[in-house]
Amino acid sequence: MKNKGYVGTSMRDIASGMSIEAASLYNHIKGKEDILTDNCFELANQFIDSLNSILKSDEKPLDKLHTFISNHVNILVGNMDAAHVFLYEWKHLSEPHYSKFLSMRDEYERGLRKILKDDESHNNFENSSYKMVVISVLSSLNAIEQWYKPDGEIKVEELCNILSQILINGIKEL
Amino acid sequence: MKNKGYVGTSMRDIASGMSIEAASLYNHIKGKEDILTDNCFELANQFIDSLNSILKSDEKPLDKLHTFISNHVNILVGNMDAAHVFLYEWKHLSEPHYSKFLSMRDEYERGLRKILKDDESHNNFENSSYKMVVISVLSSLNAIEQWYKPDGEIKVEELCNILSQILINGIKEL
DNA sequence: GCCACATACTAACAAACGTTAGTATGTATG
DNA sequence: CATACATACTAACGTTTGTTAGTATGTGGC
Repeated sequence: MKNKGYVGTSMRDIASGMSIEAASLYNHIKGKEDILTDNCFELANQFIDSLNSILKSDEKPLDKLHTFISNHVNILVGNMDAAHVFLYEWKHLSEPHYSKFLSMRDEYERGLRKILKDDESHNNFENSSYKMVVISVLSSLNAIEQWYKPDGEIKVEELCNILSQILINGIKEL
Repeated sequence: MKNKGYVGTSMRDIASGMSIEAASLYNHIKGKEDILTDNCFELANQFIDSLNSILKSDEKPLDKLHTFISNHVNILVGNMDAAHVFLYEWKHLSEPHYSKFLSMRDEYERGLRKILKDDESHNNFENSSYKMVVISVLSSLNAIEQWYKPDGEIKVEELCNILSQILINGIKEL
């Protein structure tokens, strides 16, 4: 599913990966979209849970931002295959899942926006800029899925630290 | 093609969008993959051309970085539909296009890396960090395709300025 | 006026798709 | 031992897929 996408991955492909026949899948799921739906909301719930625990914590705003980045990275790295489907295949969800997914994504983005606004150590962007900041940060984090190898040299903590630095302090020397 | 993806968009869909029959498409192209290939390399060439003109210019390093960001944004915004296919559907290219595309992407990333390294006004990252910086910058820029409305309030210059600020100076107040 | 060419059409093809029906098999519960 | 259940199988279904063959139509060059 990660390589050929949701539409390009047939039930026979999926079944073959499990060494069974396609028809046998229907003893476990109602249809193909169940797989997509389960995958997408499994991760969406993890992200929303992370957000809520940060919002209700009593960390300082800047620390909340660091925790947000760290949690986000860890969820991605801990679910590399599912992450790809979550990030790029959710568009194939049908209603009501599609709308539900979008509203959860909105909630997550609003959460990050609130965390950013509460932190007074950074520039006060204009309202329209906050949208770009939020999306830029999330895009950079989500890009991890495209290149990170969990078995490679770079450890997850390292990943969080460097990404925090890039995103918060920018590229420029302090 | 933007909404349903390369695999999910049938030749009949494409033909219908042009108010002709699917079979008529074959008077213009050899097969479905031609459409994908043309789309992907049309944009890839624009990006590489932009890169080369920056590399051979005599701008100062930091100015080159600004030009890079500006060019990248303008290519994306000037080809919003094609950009989506370029960014997310190239994985369905078959050989030798697939390898060619990947090598052009590598070239582009190496170019940005060189521009970054030549600029001494920023932190000297470790080698492994440069990869993250390059990908983070490109991911943030490419995210434009997901939310930017060319007819909306935000003008392209504004977009370039804010993204430059976010990416170069970071979120933190100077 | 005629010929070549570009480009549209209808009809059909084999292959692959998601899914269903009907059936066999092993395992756990009474 | 018998019954129920979970889960696997084979076979087949109606659709949709990309593509080809054969044909009609209009346009520009001789």
